[in-house]
Formats: sequence, structure tokens, C-alpha cells
Amino acid sequence: MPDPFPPPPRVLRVAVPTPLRRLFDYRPGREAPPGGWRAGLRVRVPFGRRQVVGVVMECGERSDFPLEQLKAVEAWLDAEPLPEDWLWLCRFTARYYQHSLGDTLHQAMPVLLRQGRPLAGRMRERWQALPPPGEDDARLRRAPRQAELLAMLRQHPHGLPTQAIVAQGFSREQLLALVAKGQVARHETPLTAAEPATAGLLAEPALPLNREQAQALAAIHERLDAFHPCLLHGVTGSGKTEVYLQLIEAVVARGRQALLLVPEIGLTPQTLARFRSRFRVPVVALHSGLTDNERLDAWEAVASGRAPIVIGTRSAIFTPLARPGAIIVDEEHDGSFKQQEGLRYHARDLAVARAKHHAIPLVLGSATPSLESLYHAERGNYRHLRLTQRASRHAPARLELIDLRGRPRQGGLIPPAIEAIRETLAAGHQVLVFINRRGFAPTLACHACGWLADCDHCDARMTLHRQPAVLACHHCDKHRPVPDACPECGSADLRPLGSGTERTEETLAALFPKLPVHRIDRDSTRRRDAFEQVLGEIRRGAPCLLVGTQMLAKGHHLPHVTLVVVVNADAGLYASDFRALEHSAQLLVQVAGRAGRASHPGRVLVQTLHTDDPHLRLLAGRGYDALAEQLLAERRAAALPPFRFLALLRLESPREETATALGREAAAMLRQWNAGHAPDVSCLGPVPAPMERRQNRYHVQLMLSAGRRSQLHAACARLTAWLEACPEARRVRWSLDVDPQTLS
DNA sequence: AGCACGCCGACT
DNA sequence: GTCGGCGTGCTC
Repeated sequence: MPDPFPPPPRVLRVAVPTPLRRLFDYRPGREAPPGGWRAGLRVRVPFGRRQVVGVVMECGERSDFPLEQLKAVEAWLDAEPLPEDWLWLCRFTARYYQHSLGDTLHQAMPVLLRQGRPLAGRMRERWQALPPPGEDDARLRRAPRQAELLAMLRQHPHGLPTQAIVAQGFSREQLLALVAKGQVARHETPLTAAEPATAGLLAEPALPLNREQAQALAAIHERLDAFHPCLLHGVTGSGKTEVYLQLIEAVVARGRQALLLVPEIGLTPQTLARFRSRFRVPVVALHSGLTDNERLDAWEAVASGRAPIVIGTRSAIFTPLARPGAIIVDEEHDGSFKQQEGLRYHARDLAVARAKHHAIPLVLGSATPSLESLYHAERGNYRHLRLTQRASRHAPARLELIDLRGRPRQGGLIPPAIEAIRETLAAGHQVLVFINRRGFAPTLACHACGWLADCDHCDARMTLHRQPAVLACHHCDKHRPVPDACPECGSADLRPLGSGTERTEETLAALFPKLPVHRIDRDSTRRRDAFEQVLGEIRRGAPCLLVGTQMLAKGHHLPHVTLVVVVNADAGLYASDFRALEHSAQLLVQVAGRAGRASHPGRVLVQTLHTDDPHLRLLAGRGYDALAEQLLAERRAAALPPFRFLALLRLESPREETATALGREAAAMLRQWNAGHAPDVSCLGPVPAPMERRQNRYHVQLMLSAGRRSQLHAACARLTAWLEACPEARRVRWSLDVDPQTLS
């Protein structure tokens, strides 16, 4: 029998929220938690001159630090350790991305846990209408919203939780006012495990599957208790979501939990409604609109196992699961799964690691899979499941390349495109014009001397905006008024160069004055609900024009659009980044997928200066999969991912030379070290980053490339340790990006 | 990253 | 005379 009162350990090794990649040793506090000191306990510790929340990672007897100089843990915050699977994932993530464990744990926790709020004993508020008095409260006549709220609450004799009331548009303040007037009682009930929903998991019946869907589902089902990665490769409209829904149904029916990751732009009320209306059990959604309290509630509900289904964006991969059953990543190729600052993790890759750790199925779904995932499928690492049939009777729209050369442009559009738009509108349909540039025009130019509106802080042009009229740099927050005359030669002949969404919108409004033009980009949808409102109007189906950036291209059902015009395919195709072709092909296919989903076939016109470009022709002629094959062959020849593994050291400093000098030293150190320890790793650079100057800081990078992950990992570990110990590195901002998505 | 200490310019 | 600029050093 174990000793019920074991002596406390002499040393607790604590992960502390700091970028330093090491643990810090503490003496246990005076009072031990009821279950004793254990790894995974959240603690408050003194750190430097402040108090921070850390996590005990190890209990031991020895320290490399003089024992008598150790500070004591101030207090324990939870009696129970944080969830085991969550701790495992954080350890894995910190190791894989060479990030500080303390920082990783911190980022993976809900804000309130970071701040030291206890996890256990959380209560939920319920609000209940009190029995009505003989006559109405006269004070409510002057508070119509409160009266409405009271009437609503009277329909729920057992009361309602705050969240349900707020969801109906009432506020906490209104509730508290009614409590003050003696009309409503406030109760607190502990969050407890809900009774298992045995009878009737489904609120509405599953849809019938076609043969391919049924085969895919059966293949995923084959083993629900083993790591079982599948690439669900299905064209737009082939019904991937229904496969997810039925997989989730099977997982939940076995008493397990399902985690679904969606791209940032994909967690719309429509998506959520589709999942919530299917199941009778709670579907927890983790999105940016949640308050800190809601977020902690959601975390706790999933960690405790009460909520069987979780849907969320990138960071939802860090949700602890009490009974993991399956992980699904929808649109797995989407760039928003990669965090582009700080801890630069890729949620899809962590999903793979996590599913493997839990020994559960993993589904990566996409119409345009990443080259990485396609490669794994081809090598047999992932099961390749294809969905080729669309629910509608039309084949997906083909891309028609139209030549921009030597043709007059209006708002970026050439006559054949404008003619097609006219015909489509005349037929009573909707048109989507896709242009991946915000603003009125990419820049302003002087036609007398050739001056261009450069940003003072970046190696970039300033974008011309009309509403409001301003020159803005999209790489820093610098704005300046539009000049009346050229600052160089004084000429008044300043003209916008090229087109952005605003200019195309203006042109279309002038060409088709009787029809509404909706512009959808980050500027026009700043307000929370503006986007949903416009989408609602578009779905009503009256003929109209849509002008939008990729915001509009991804995931939204636009059933009445039968013509898509891509204003310029070349910007993405000829970017220097090695993933540029892959990403623009994915985007083009996505945009094309918006056309002709309902009863009419669609057309997609792609304007380009390079109608003979072999990649573009391959994409237009034989589709994404054929192009992806070609790109994979090119990646192999160029020794790029997925055939080699990359890590990128980014260095940034107000002085170019400071960053470059550190890069040179790091490269010299690594080349020498690699020769003895990781001969497979090569080191390129330092080289200036694309757009070297950004916000008046100079960006330089060093690239590591390896054929074996283990050696890349070893070299990265050496590099970060060296940088942390290097005095010169303190004057340079540096970060390591393992598996970089872009080289800029 | 924070947060302190420390040593030199324009203000009450 | 001080408020405050950011260089440099440390965090069990």
C-alpha cells in the first residue's frame, strides 16, 4: 500500500511563462495540495520581481541551482493536475517547434487559467422569473427591454443560464436590474456532468450517402481504435461535411469525443448551425467571439467529457479531450492553420501527432490537398479516399484563360470579361469578381517623372484608398494624405496604378448602374455582422455583382453565382515563394468552386498576361490533381518540402548589419557543428528576407534544410541554445520557424 | 518577454 | 533640480 502521507519532494521543476527554454526550480510551498505535489499542477511562483502562473513539470530531490537559494512556491492553484493529454501535447509542441515550454503551456491555456483563476468549483449562473405579484411593476413600463426579458423568462419556469439569455440579445445589466426590482432570482449551480445522452443522439436524420461517400466512411470506420490517417480528397460540393457528420455520429455513439478543426474563415453561423441541428448533444464552438469566461467554460466542458463535439479554428487543437475519439481537419491545406508569429505551430501537423498519440482516426479533408498531404497519401502513410461526384448535376466549372495583353482595361477588366458579366446579369444571375488586392489601386504614380508612392518605413509601395482617401502601407500602420502634386517634380499628373477592390467596385457600379455591387474585403467588413448581412442578401438570389478578395473565395455557398472573373491570376503565380504556385492553384480552384453550384452550370474566366504558362495551362486543362503531381516532381528536383524538411531562422534589427552579423556567426557555428553531429543538414544564408525593410526594421534569414527530421531537430536545438547564450543575440529579435509556410 | 537598474537631455 | 529616454542584465 502506498504511503498516504509521502514526504514532499525537495524540488519542484516549474515551467514559467518566459521565452527562456528551460525549467526553473522551486521549493514546495508550506501547504501541499490535497493530492500531494505532482507534475501538471498549476502554481503561483515568484519570478524575478513579479508573481507568475507556472506549471510543475517534475518533482525531484536535486537541483543544479544551489538548493538554499531556491524560492518557494507561493501557492498551488488546482488540487488536480491539468489534463494529461493536454500536457503531452504542450510538451510535444514545445519540443517540435523549439519553443519555450512555459510559453507554450501559457498560450495553450484559456486566458483565465493563465491569470491564475481556479479551474474547479466553477459555478454557472441561472436566472429565474419570480412568481408575478398582484399587479405589474410600474417601473417596468419605462424599461421595455426588461419587460420583454421578464416575459421571456416566465416561459422558462426552471430558469435559464446567462449564455442562453445573452444569445437572445439581452444583457447581464438588464438581468441585474430585474433582480434589483425583485422580479428575478439569480441562482448559482455547479457545472456538473450532464447525464449521458443515450436515447436519440441525432436531432435530425443523416442524409443518404452516395457510393463514394459510403466507401470513404466505411474506410475511416474500419478501425476506430487505432491511428488511422485518411486524406479525404473530395471536389467542391462532393459532400465531405456529411462524411464528417456521420463519422462524428459514430464516434459519439461509442461514448467518445470528436474534434473538428476548420479554417479561420470557415467557422460561420451556417457551419455551426449544420452541426448543431444534426445532434442532440452539445456542440462546443471555439471562435474569436467568445468571452474569457465562455472560453474557460468550453475548455472545462470538453476536458471533463461533458461536451462530446468541439469545433474550432487553429488554437482549438489545444483543447484537452477526456475521451478522444477522432480528429478531423477540414480544408487541411488552408494557411490559417499555421500560426505566423510567436509559437509558429501548424494545427494540422499537431492534429496528426495528437491522433497518433491517442491512437484514433484522423481525417484531413480538402478539395485541393497540400502537397505534403498528397505526398503522404501517395506513399501510403495516409489512406487516400476520393470523392469525385458532385451533388449537383454539373461538372465543376473549367477555368477559361483570357489574355490581358494589349487590351484596354476598365477597373482591371477587359472587354470579353465585361461582356460575359453583362450576359450573366441579363440572364438574372449573380457575378463574382475576384481580385486579391484591397484598396482602390496598388499605388499612385506620377506620369511626368515616374515617382511612385513608396512607404518611408518599408520596401513597399503604399496602397491608394478612396474611402477614406488615403495612402496606406499594408505592411506597417503608416497612413498619409493623398498628395495633390508629385512630391518629386511638382506635376499634378498623378494617376492610380493598377486596380484594387475599390476601383473595380467603382467601375462595375458605373457600368451596371441599375444593379447592386457588393464589395467584400477586410475594409468593407470591419463591422462584426456586416459580412453576414451582405451574405444573407446575396443568398436571396437577386442579380448582383460581388467584388471580393479571398475572404469571399473560401467556403461560402453562393448558389446564385454562375460567373466568376479572376482579375489577375499572375500576382500569385509569379511570386518568389516556393509555395506560391501551390497556394494560388488552391485559391483559383476554390474561387472556381463558387460558380454554378445551383441549377446552372458556371463559367470561370481567368485574366492573365501568360496564357501560355505551362502551370496555368495544366491547371486549366487537367485540374488541380494533375498540377499537384507536376509541382511535386518539381519540389523533388529542387530538394524542397515535402522531400526535405526546412527550418528558418528569422533575424530582425533596426540596423541591417547587426542582423546580418549575427546570422553569419550562427551560420558559421552551425556549419561546423553540423559536420560532426548532423551531416545531413545544410545551412543557407544569411540572406536578406524578401522585402528586407519592414517598419524600419531589417529582416534577414538563415535556412536549414535536412533530409531527416531528427537531424534538423538536433541542429535547431543546438541553434536555439547557442542563440540564448550569445550576448550579441540580445540586440537582435530572432525566431525559429520549423516547417515554414512561406519564406517571407 | 517583463522588469529593474543606470546614466545622459529638456522641462515643471 | 527631476522626468524619462532606451542600453544591458537577470529571472530558480
